[in-house]
Amino acid sequence: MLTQERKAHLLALLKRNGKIEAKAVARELGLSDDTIRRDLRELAAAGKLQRVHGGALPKSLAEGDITARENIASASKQEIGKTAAGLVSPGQVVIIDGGTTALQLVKHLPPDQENTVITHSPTIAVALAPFTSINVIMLGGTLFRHSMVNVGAATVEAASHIRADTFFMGVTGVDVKAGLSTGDLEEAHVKKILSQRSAETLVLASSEKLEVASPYVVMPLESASGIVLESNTQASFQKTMKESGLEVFIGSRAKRKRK
Amino acid sequence: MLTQERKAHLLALLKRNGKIEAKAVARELGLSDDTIRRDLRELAAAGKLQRVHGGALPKSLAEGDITARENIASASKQEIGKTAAGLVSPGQVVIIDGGTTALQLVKHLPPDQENTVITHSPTIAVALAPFTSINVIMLGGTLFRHSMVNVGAATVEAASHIRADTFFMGVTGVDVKAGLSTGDLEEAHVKKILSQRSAETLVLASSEKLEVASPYVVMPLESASGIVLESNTQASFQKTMKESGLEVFIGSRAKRKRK
DNA sequence: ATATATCGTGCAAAAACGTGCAATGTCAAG
DNA sequence: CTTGACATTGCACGTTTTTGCACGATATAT
Repeated sequence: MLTQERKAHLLALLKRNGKIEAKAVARELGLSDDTIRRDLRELAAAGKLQRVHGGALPKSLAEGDITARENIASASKQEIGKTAAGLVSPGQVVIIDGGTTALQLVKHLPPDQENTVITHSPTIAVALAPFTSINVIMLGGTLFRHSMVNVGAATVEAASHIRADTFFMGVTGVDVKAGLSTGDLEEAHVKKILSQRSAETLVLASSEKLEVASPYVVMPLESASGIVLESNTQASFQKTMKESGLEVFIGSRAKRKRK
Repeated sequence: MLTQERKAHLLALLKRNGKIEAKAVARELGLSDDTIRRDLRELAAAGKLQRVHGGALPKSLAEGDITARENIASASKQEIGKTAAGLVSPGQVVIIDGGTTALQLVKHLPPDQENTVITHSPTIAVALAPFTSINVIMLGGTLFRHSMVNVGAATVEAASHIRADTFFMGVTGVDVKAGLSTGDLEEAHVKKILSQRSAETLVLASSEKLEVASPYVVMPLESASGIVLESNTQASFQKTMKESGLEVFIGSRAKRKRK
């Protein structure tokens, strides 16, 4: 077996199993542990994988998964949150969805601006606590842990009593054909209702949500008024959004031209 | 299994379940407790999690806030919370009030006990998130920041749809003549209603609340079923409570004799 | 106050590591 | 065909890491 061939085999194995155990591979290939360890050392030096005691792991995962991914994810979510926060005018009544992106929106709100915020997420409500000039109204219901939002009949009932200027909606899928979608049926219903209770609906969509469809459809794309995107979003996708009648907001200088 | 792989597994587990029980994981992976505890210690040193007796908890997140507050929380509130948590039987439907003492109750609930918890406090709801075997129902309303609870007509409306076994009520004043009282009128109303929706009402009262009257009366003392007190509460006060028909619970060995 | 669980530390065995070296194989210049 | 430079591989050796156990110390539960 050729050296290069063996290295390719190792990388393939790593991709498939998510890890490599040096000893096991050595036995499987009928080679000494030393040879495999040498290979792993070289692949690590070439930056193809991460060397660990006993074998190897993917370079970006494991450690990267926790630290890097979280930071990267939150970097883009922070940008979107900041942009969206800039779209909240003083005095407006806004509905804020649950989820990590919406949480970033809250953290970037101007500290002393007076607003009324309606939310069905206890996490968002807690995050709003320090903003003493904001009047917070919570919609009750059954807590859906995955997204930390209240759902169910009680939430729908409570929503029927309110009316807002803007709904900042988080979704897990934004696709021209499939529309706006999410991973839970109850959640999809609630999002739909909240959208109907608002004069306009703005979608918060980080890159990984774009051109993806989740199991449950909230509503067609055209039912939204606008969409907040990352600055590095492909121009073609932005164009598609505009063709669907959505206003596109990118970057903190995004200004509302409405009304 | 690789060491690093195992550490990644632990972090993933923590993220998913909100906690790690060292012994359980060790058994699950077929390793000694020592190994897991060593991993947890190292991850804690790296700032990836917070080490606690028996396992680990997330470091930052919303959970971190609660953890930090728990550490600050006075010993007396912890004691009362612990005692009260012991009064929650498996399968029961309980209402938990807002406030720091009630938060301690949540932190001391048995991790795997099945219950339904109703609350009008977003803080309590967030704290309940890691307890995956607990069904959480939130009552909406207007957020009253000082106590971090929802109040108002919407809360009352939502309360009319529920019924519970036990209501754990926090107050700021417990006095024989003045009854149970608190600092906000809306809050007093909501507490009264929640008490009416429960088969029994247990009052959580740290020492500084005793023989004190706050501006707004919730209900007379006799309307409560029992009261949870600190272990160093004066015997005379305990006697007074019993004479008012309240069951007195003190210390973690407090057992429910009811029914 | 007593009993049980969990903790941290020290220690020893086992596993994995890196390094140096010899054996083997390849290839091209002589 | 021979020879020497170079690469690859397995082995030996001493070092480092990991792991489980024993022990006394704490923390938690009854």
